[in-house]
Amino acid sequence: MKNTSAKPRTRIQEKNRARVQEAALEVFSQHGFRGATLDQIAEAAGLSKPNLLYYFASKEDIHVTLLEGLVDTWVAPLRDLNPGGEPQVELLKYVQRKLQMSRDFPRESRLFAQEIVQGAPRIADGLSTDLKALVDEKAVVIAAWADAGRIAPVDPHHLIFSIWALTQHYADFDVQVRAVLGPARDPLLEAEVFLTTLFTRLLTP
Amino acid sequence: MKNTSAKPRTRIQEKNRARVQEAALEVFSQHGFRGATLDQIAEAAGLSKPNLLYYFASKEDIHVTLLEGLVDTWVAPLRDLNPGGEPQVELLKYVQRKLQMSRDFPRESRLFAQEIVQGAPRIADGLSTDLKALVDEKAVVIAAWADAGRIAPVDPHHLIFSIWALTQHYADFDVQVRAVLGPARDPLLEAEVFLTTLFTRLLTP
DNA sequence: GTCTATAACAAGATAGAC
DNA sequence: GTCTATCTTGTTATAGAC
Repeated sequence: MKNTSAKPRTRIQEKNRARVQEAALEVFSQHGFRGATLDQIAEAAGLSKPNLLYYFASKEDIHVTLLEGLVDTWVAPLRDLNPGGEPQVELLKYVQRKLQMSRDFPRESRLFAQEIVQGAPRIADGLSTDLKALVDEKAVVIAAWADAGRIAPVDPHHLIFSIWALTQHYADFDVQVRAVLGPARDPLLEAEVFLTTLFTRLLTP
Repeated sequence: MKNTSAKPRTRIQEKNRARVQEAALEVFSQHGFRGATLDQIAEAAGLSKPNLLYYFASKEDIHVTLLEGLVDTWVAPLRDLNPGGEPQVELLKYVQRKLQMSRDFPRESRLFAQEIVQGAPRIADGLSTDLKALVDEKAVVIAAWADAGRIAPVDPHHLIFSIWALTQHYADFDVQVRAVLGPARDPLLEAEVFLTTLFTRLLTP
């Protein structure tokens, strides 16, 4: 019997499923869902195509599994925003962690970006429930900081959007950034300096 | 004989080619190049599939024509940045125009976004030549403004990236922004206020 | 569990009548 | 210029041997 996403598995099965997901991440992030082929994924995973479909029911199944497994990792930095911490430190730490993810996990970023740009057909529900709940919760914290005069007044939701936009840009639009900067410059390193300046000036009361 | 991109055409041909491009923009921006099908484009254009291929040599041809036709429009706001103007006014005007494009041309923005995210296979050359030249030129202007103390010191290239990232985010990630804000709020309207605040605080010496 | 072979289908493109 | 019908290829998925 084929494994579906909620069934128990052996260690070997988990290992092979992990190999497939690693390969699929590479291919999906580069070509999108439709642009990717099972041949490419199988090749990258070092498996035959039918063997690949022994571990996942379908191409769609691989894609959904990837997306679901990533969501938690992706929002972890925001979840860790500490209401009891020093506001500017907490927010700048959030920016740094998010930028670090653009550096360490650009493929994951691009996978998400393409899903969202295309209307999030597979994760739209999670956006308006789980993600909205988390952002709303943290927005309350940020609003309280602003009301207390500990940071400059700012719309909390759009502040969070701006952190997403600015940090993910360096992963999602990496080709463009590098083309414009030229080969001698290090985009991610410079971004760290620039974004620290930007958010410091934005948030300092 | 089939028309290729550089041949003269009648008024009717131009009109039908325009209809195809409008339809293709709709479909490509939503599903990406590979995700889009000629059937969908033909349907949206109100033409039969072979008729569509009478006006364009191939699916690729439609896509390339779309992208090429858009590039100039897309960089026009940056090109119009006036070195002789008041620095903060010029830069805030640039932000507003770019945000306006996210409001008026979200499909164009998403088409570009997907092309870049996938590594810009069809426009990579233009990025490192034309676009780089334009950005470098404007970066000199911005650097001079900063050196003269007319705006706060800031890396010009990353300033421009931040304007792209922040404004295009509201078009490209529209689904996510709306899901998080909920139905009662107007993302683009709020963005105008937020981004004005952000760039004012960033640029004021 | 893994493979070769192949079924089944979708999609880009063309032929040829009108 | 536009259509119906069709060719051809690429791609997902399965059958069945080992």
